[in-house]
Amino acid sequence: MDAKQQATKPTVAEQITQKADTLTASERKLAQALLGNYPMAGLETVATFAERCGVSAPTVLRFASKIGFDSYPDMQARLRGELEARLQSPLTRSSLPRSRNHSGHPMGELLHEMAEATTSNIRTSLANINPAELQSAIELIGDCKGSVYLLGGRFTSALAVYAYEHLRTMRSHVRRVSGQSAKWAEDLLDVGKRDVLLVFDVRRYQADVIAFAEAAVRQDAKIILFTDQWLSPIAQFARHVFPVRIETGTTWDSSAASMVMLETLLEGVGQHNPEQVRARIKHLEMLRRPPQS
Amino acid sequence: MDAKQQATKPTVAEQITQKADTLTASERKLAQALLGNYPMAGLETVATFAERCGVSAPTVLRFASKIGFDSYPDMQARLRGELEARLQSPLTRSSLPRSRNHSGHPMGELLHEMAEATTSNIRTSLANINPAELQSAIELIGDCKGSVYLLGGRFTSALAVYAYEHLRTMRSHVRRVSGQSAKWAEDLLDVGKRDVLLVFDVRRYQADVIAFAEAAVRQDAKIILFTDQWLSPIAQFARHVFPVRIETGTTWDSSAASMVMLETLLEGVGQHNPEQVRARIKHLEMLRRPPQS
DNA sequence: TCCCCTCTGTAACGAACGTTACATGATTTC
DNA sequence: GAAATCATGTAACGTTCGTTACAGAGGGGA
Repeated sequence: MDAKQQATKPTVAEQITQKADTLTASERKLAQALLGNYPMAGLETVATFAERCGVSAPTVLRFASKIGFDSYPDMQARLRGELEARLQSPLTRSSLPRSRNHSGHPMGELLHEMAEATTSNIRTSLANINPAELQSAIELIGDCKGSVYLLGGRFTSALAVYAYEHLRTMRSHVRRVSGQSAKWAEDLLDVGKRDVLLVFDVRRYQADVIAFAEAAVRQDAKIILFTDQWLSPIAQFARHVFPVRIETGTTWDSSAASMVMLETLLEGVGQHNPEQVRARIKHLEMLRRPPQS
Repeated sequence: MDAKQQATKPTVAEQITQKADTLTASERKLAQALLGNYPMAGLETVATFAERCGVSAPTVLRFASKIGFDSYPDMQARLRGELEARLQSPLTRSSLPRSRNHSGHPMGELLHEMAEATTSNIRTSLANINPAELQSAIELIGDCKGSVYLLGGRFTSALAVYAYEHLRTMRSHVRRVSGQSAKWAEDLLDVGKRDVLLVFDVRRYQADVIAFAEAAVRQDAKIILFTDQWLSPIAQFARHVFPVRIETGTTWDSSAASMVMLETLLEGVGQHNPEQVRARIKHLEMLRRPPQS
């Protein structure tokens, strides 16, 4: 029957043109309508799509089946996937005065592409963040009487480290969940309802990170989540979610937008009770000086 | 049948931001998710959308109703319409309508300022990087037969962590200099002329970091330095220097531009010998799979 | 600490959906 | 020109969807 190879996914359009000559008259009408208004036409209901093309519902079903799908929703899912991918690549837009030293040299192009992709990510991400949401998260951290826990995945743990160093200068009771995930249970022991967990989790969402977050919530901790636009499963039990764009069109995802979003949150926390932070920094510097000089 | 008037219809995104401050906590999660993955998230079923955000179906319905729609399919129709319009004008419009949710609200201004400051930093920084310099640094890491050492200061150690995790997937012999600086001497023991030190040091240049770098150079290691525009003292004995802008006009400096520059370097290293990297990643995944499944 | 109010999830309903079996109509073949 | 075959629509099925009523949970104010 069907060889489900996820490796090299042909687009729906390709599947249609491939089977084009085996299609009947009515099915060709459907094919033309779908390719003509691709892929939106295929995202409507069977009935709507059928009526628009002047055929019956079963014809649509047979069409979907013939071009290689198990069901109509199956085809829709694929179309949605393609659309999503297409929407997220408004990359390679030239607005920079393209500095001369970049012309010609392949590395110059890489620099340019990375700058464009990441700045685009940052702009889009922060423009879509709800200020009230940010405000709430800031207050949650700033007014938290318990501890603030930091946790990240493989690559995002760097962000947790970064957040840890900053938060430590602003308030006490900041803890980083680090090391082998098997040992995280020990950290979990102390987590309670007065605590906040700031967790970073982007795609290839890590099972151990999700498990920790879930356990923390069960112990009534509040979760602030930094994730990507597709939302980590942690979003389901997080109090505040900050989705940012991570794609750059290169091999790896970028944490730049997450970093900026984090820095914005940290700045907000600092501004929330400035005198406390200032006093703390002053105290810290006093403690540091004597032994050094 | 339907009168398609594109003229005065507010977008769904605008309707959300307009009612943003009347939304409840759960509804905000929905809003964040929808705006973060706009508009695909809203084209899913109520149940799917609800589950993804960790709320119940009725909450989704109330959300749709609150932002001004008669029904959920009603909202979907509008989203589809916007999407269709956007797809048919491929290059004319840039990504999203500038959300007005940032005006007025103090956090909105903060978000805007941070986005502007960091994107400006990134553009300026990367535009001033010499592609040839980048190329050389990439080759230095990519062709390095010895070890690559990673080191950062108080806040920049997060970047070292980030670089470590990435480089480890691309090559062997990657070491991070971490822990108490008093113990760094032990790492220094092994540093030799076949080794490369990738060091991060921005203002308030840390004495211990500088000392390590200096010692490494004395043992004939090559140094690649990420620093700010005023240059860490390490620049004096570094082979390659990448200065980036870090100012944002806020209390703390930003590492976003450094992060992007680092990601650019990492991407370059990956592209430098792609087959080796691919083989290594494949091997890594094979080693990881068995115990999990 | 208690109470009130808002927010939220559970459960049930009807409607619409995708799907299937079957009959009708069109087309081809001998 | 009759029979067989294919394409297509009709009608009914079970499922899933969007929707609503209601009860419980949670947070804020006195």
